Amino acid sequence: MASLPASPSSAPAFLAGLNAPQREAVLTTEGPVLILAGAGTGKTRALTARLAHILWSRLAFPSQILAVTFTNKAAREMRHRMDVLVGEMAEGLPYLGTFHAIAAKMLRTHAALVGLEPNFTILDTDDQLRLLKQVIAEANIDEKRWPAKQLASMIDRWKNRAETPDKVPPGESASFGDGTIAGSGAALYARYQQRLAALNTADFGDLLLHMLTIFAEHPDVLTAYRKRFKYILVDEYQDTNVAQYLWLRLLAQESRNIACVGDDDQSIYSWRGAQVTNILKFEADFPGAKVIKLEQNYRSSPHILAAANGLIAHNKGRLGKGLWTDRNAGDPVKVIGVWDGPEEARIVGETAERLSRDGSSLNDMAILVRAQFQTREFEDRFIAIGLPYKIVGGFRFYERVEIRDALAYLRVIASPADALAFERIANVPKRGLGDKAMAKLHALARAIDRPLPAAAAQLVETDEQTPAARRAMKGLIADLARWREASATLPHAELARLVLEESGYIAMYQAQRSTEADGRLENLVELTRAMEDYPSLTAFLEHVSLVMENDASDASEKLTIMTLHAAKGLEFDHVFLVGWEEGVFPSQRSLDEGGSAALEEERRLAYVGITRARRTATVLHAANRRIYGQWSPAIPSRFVGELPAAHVDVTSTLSGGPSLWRAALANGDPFGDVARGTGRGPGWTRAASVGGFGTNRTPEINVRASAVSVGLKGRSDVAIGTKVFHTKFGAGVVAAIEGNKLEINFEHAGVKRVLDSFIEVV
DNA sequence: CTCAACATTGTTTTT
DNA sequence: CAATGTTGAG
Repeated sequence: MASLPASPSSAPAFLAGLNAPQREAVLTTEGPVLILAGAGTGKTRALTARLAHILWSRLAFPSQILAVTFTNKAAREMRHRMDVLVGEMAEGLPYLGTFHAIAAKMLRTHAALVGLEPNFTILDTDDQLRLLKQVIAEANIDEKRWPAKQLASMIDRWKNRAETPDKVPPGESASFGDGTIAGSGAALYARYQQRLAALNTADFGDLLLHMLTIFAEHPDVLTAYRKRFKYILVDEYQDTNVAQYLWLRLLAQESRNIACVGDDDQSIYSWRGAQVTNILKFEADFPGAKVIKLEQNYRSSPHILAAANGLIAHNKGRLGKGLWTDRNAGDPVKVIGVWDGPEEARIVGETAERLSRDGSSLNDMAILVRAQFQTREFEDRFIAIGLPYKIVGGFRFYERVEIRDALAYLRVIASPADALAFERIANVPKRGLGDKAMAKLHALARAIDRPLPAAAAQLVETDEQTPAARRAMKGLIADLARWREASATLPHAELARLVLEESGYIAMYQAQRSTEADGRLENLVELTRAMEDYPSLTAFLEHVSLVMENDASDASEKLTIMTLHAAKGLEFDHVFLVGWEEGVFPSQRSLDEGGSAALEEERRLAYVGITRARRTATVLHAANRRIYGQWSPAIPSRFVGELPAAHVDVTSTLSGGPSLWRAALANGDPFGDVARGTGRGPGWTRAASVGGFGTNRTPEINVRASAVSVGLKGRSDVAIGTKVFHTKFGAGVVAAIEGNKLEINFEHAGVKRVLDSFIEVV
C-alpha cells in the first residue's frame, strides 16, 4: 500500500448515536484500555467504531492493526461490520481473526524456526488421538489404563498454560503413565512433539505455543511484529488463556496501544484454560490503563435484566457492574415446572407456535440447552409437529467421517509424507489391508526411517506380505501415484471427485442404501462444491482446519436450538431456557467436582442465557428426566430460586402447582432424590413415566392438538400402504392417516407420527 | 481378514 | 440409551 486514503470530508457516521462511555471507548486510542462491557451494552458496536475511527483518522494502516477474537463467528461479524462502516478501507485488515488463525498465519512465515515447513498441516483432535495412541503404545504403556484421551487433555492444558515438555510441573507429569521417568506424562508429551515435527504438523495449541517459543528465541521476529502492530484490539478478553495472554503481552509492549474488551460475568470457558484473572490483573500489567465500563443495556427488558442481575449477584469475586436500561418494563421471566422432558418439549413447541402466529419470526426464537443431549427431545417433538428448527453446533461438517476420509485422500495426494492420512484411508473402503498388513508396514517404515507411504512402495516389492495384501497395497500405491499426477493438471475440486469415484469410496456408501449413507453422499457432493470456492487445495485445507464451520445456508425461517455456550454473543426476542434442574443445569459434574468456582461458572452460564433475551425469557424445569435411558426424579435448579421473585412469574403444569416443588425441596437433602436409583425407587419412576400417575398430569395439555395440524386437510397422494421417504427417518410405509398427520412404519426408525408435508412419496 | 455379537463406557462446554 | 471398542467365529 503506497499511501493512506485521502482524508474524507464528511463527519464519520460511526460516532453518531454512541453513548458517553462508548464514545470514550472509541476515542481513547492511545495507551492501554480495558473496556468492561456487560451483556447487550453495544460492545461490538463500540469495538468496530473504534477500529473504524483508527482507520478513518489515519492513525494506522489496516495492516498495522491486530484485532483478535475468540471465535470465527465473532471475527466474521466484525469484518462484516467494518465493511459497512468504512468500506474498502477495511479490506486489507489482514490481522483480524481468531487467535488461532492469526497465530497460524504468523507461524507459516517462521515455521523453520521451530523445525516445521511453511506448509505444515494442522492436526485435528481425531488425528491427535491416533498419534497419541501410537506414542503410548511405543512406550509400552497400557492404553486401557492410561487413555490417550486423558493424555490429550493434559497436553492441551499444558499448552494452554504455555508449558513446553520441560516446563511441565513434575507432579502433573507423574500423574500419567507407568511411574517411570520415560513413561511419564511429560516424556510422552515430548515424544508427541517430536512426532508432530516429523509429520510436519502442529496441533491447535502449538499454533500459539510455537509463536511464543519463536518470540523468546528470536527477538528480531518479535521486534518486527511489535513495530508492525500500532494498535491491538482484543475481544472477549475474559476468555483468554495463559498462552494467549503472554502472546498479547509480548506484542503489546512496544506500542502499549492495547484495548481489551470483556465481561467477567460472561467467563464460561475456564475448562478450556481461560483465566478470568487476566481481566482482573489488566491494570497491573499495563500501568496507567484506562478502565471504561459499558453499563447501559440496549437489548433486554427491565424484568429480564433485573432477573439476570439478581442471579449473578449470587457470585462472589466479580468486578461489579450495574446494568441498566431505559426500556419499558415488558414481561417478567416465566418459570414453568413440567412433568417430564417430552412435556417440556411440547410446551416450548406450543409456545413457539403461538408466538409465531402472533407475528414473531421463528428466527427470533431460541432454545438454549446446557448439554448437547438435551436437543434430542426437542428435535423429536418438532419433527412430529412439523416445526422448522435448526441445531447449531454439535457435529460439525468437517468432523464427519466421510468428510475426514475424503480429506485424508487429498492430504496423502498433496503431501506424500502424511502418514496419518495414509493410515486413515489405507483400508477405507475395505481393501483387505488390516492390522497385520499395517503392522508390517509400520515395522518397515521404522526400520528404513521413511514415511509410511514411501515404505509401502518398498514393501510391495518384497514377499513380506500375503499375496492378497500385496496386491491390494500395490493397487493403492498405483492409484495414489496416478491421482498425484492428475493433481498437476486437474482443478482440485475435480480431482476430489475423481478420487472419491475411483477409490471406491462413493461406491461404498452407494452400496449401503441407507438414509445415513445417502446423507453422507450428499455431504461429499457439498464438500467438492465448497472446494471450488478456494484457489488451491492448500488454501482449502487451511480453511478446513481452522474454520470448522458448516455454512449450510437455508433461507427459510427456523427456531434455533443450541447450547448456552454457543449462544454467547447472540440475542433473540424469545429465549427458552430449558432443563433448569439440579444435575442438568448446574451440571452434575460441576456439582461433583470443582467446588464453588465451577458452580459460579454455571451461574455465569445462566446469566449469559437470560441476557440473550430481548423480549421474553422462559425458564423450564421438569420433575422427571431421562438420562442415559434411565428415568430419575429431578428438582428445580437452585438458579430458579435465585431469580428475584419480583421479576419472575412462576407456574406449573402439575396439578399440585408450585407447592409440589416446595414439598420436594422441603424433603431434607435436596440431592437425595437426584442420585440415580435411589429416592423413590425405580418402580415409582417407571410407573410415573408411563403415565400411571395420571392424576399428576394436566389434562388440557394432553388433549390439545398441536397448532399446525388443526383443521388442515391431508394430501391426496398418500394412502395406507404408500411407500414414503422422510429426510430424518428414511424409507417407510404409511400405516395410518389422520388429517395431515401420518403414522408411518419406518424401516429403521420404527413407527412414528409425522406431518405429511415432511415426507415424499417414492 | 471381516463381520457380527457382545461388552463397555461415557455424557458439557470448542478454537 | 447410544456409540464405541473388543472378542470370537467364519
